[in-house]
Amino acid sequence: MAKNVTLREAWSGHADCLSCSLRESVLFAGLKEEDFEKIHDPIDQYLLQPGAYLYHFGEQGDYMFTVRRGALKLVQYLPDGNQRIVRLARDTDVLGLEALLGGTYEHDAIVLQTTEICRFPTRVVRALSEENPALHRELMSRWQRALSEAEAWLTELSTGSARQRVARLLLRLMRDQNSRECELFSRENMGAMLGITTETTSRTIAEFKRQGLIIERSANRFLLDIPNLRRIAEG
Amino acid sequence: MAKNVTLREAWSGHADCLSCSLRESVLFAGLKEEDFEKIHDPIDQYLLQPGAYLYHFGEQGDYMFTVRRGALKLVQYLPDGNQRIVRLARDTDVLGLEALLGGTYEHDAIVLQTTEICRFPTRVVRALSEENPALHRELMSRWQRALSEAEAWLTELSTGSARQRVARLLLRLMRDQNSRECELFSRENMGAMLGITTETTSRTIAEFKRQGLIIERSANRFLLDIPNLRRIAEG
DNA sequence: CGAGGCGTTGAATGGCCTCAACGATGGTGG
DNA sequence: CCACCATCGTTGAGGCCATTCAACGCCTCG
Repeated sequence: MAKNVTLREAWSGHADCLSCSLRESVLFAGLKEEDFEKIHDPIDQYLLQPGAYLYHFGEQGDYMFTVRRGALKLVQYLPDGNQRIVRLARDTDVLGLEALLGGTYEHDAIVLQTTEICRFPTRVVRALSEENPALHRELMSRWQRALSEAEAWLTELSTGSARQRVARLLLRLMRDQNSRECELFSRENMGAMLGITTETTSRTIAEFKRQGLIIERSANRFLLDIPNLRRIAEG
Repeated sequence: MAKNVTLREAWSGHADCLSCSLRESVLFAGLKEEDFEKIHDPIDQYLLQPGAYLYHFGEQGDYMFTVRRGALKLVQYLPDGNQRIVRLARDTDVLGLEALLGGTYEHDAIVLQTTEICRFPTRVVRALSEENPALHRELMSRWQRALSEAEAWLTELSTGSARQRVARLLLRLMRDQNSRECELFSRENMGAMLGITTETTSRTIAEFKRQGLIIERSANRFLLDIPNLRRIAEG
């Protein structure tokens, strides 16, 4: 487990935004060629392994990030040391929006699955957004998406029995993917998303397996029985 | 209980933003006199009683709102009919940010305590924000505040024992007020904020009363023993 | 080969939910 | 004016479900 890889070690090159393969779905989607010329700072790409920290809670937010591939968790901690995962960031998601206000990051951002990421200076976005309505709208849209997500976690993933929560999480993870298969996270991480213990998560998943609601295709990759899971989710 | 008061019936006059007593802390704080002249639409004020709906989930978001006084809950519903309160809106909070993106409201907004509110057309904000950096920044700050709040509800109010959650809610309600006293919401509403039942909420509050952690000054107004509540909250 | 991480399972406890009843309060209508 | 009803907070009893603590097998990695 690459626990302590620094960003410097994970550097994989400068990005060329103009020919970015995700150009259409990324924060800078609305920018024109002439806008990109205003960006004099380099935009770097990184390749990160599970366990790596993208940034820490309380750090000065000098950079923002776009996830090109992979998955990260955004974690907050309780005074008793317990952790709660408040959001996931996956393909094309933006990380570090809060940095635009000039403050610090609000979470630990930790890699869950091998992740490719672009890093750009916060001040670039701040400057461009003041004169570029398209970027301005895109930013608000990103904030709204994050807010909707957080609220969905409150209503769907923090309410009801463990069975219901796990089923809802599975359906939610599936929705983002295109395939009918779905790679799960560790039981501990799933528990931290659902506000339940690792053991209860494990028991519930194991029970779903026995009941044929999910079928393990390969290590921790599952095929889901969506209709029946949905029935459980709606309890 | 004024359950079915329409906004029309609750109308209490046009607002004069330039001489608004909350001018400094409101969404329009950064606007200059010449900016206000661009607002040709009337801005209306309303006085709403507990139980009134400010707007419904799924309605077209033509208006945004500023709370001048009072409290509202933002509610989402589960398929099984259970409700979950995902946020509170209190003095100087803005409601309906999501309307800026041109869609519908994401919650039911329901009055909890007698509320004074200003209503302004969404398109006014949309137009002004594209050319006004101060308003632009203010909007980002409002988005971030809503997001932080939602995440705090995930970590503080949806995790741990019922005792801890209730204690954390009390401390959080207190923080916003200036006084050492605090008016509570109904047990049912508190339960819907914490993801626990009405009975458990009632039992917990009653126990806090017996232990002297909270003292009932008048009907449902309490004086809090903050240090000891904090000890419980941190478990 | 041993160590450690992870998923799983068991047993026992306890905390929360469910269902139920009751008093207090406030509003309504006869 | 008062009987009546609905709502709300409270409390009790019982049962279930999640937690806690523990053990074990499997796997990877050093």
